[in-house]
Amino acid sequence: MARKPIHLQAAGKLTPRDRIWAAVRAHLRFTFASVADCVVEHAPAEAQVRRIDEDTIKTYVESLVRAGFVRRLNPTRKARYEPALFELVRDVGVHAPRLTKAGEPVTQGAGRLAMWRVMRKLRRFTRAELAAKASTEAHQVAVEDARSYVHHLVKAGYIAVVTPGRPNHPEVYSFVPSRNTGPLAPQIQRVRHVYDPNLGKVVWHPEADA
DNA sequence: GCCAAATGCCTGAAGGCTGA
DNA sequence: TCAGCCTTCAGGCATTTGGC
Repeated sequence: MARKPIHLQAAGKLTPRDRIWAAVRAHLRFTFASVADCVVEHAPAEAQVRRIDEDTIKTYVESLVRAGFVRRLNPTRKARYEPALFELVRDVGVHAPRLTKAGEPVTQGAGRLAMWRVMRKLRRFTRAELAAKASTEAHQVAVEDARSYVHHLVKAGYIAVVTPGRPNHPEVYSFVPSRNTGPLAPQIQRVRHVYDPNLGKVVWHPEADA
C-alpha cells in the first residue's frame, strides 16, 4: 500500500507520523516495539492500525536520529534479542518534525504555507505581491504558483476579489477574516479539491461549481 | 509532467529458542 | 546436539501523493 490522500488520513486528525511523534514524547526512552504499542493504544477506534506500522515507525525514528531529535542509547547490541533503544533529546512540541529519510527538514509545501501566512497578515494584495512577500532566500515562490493557489482559495471562499484585473492593473484580493481557520495552509489536492488541515475536511471541490 | 515525500511490502541476515 | 522456527532489524523497492 502507499500514502493515502490527506483527507482520508484525517481520522483523529493525526497522520501516522504525528502519532509516532506523540508516542515518542510520551515515552522519552523507547524501542520500536514500545512506540508501536503506544500508537495502537492511542489510535482512534475507527482507525485500523496494524502491526505494519512498525516499518513506518522505523523509517521515521531513523530520520529523527539523523536530525538529532532522538539519540540511540545502544548503538552496538550485545545480543540479537537486545532491541534498539532510543531516547528523545530534542522535544519541539506536539507537531511532528517533517523530515526526509536523511534527517533534512522537508521544504515541500513551504511556499504555500508562506503564502497563507502572508495573506493572513496583508489582508489586501496582488498575486505578484503575494509571491514576492512569501519568497525567502531559501525558497522562492513563483507568481504562477501564487496564481494557482489564489485561484483555488477564491473558489473556496478564503479570498475575495476586491478589484477585477484589467490591462496594467493587476487583480487585487482581500483575505476573508471569517475564513482564518488556523495556522496550517489549505492544500490543493491532486484531484483539485481544497483541503483545510485546520478543519480536517475538504472545503471545496470542482463539482461544487458545476 | 516531474520530483520528492510518505508509507507499506518484501526479503535477507543474525542469533536465540525449542523440541526431537 | 542440531535442525528448524522465531524474532528483530536493515535495506531496497513499489505505489500514490502533494508541491512545484
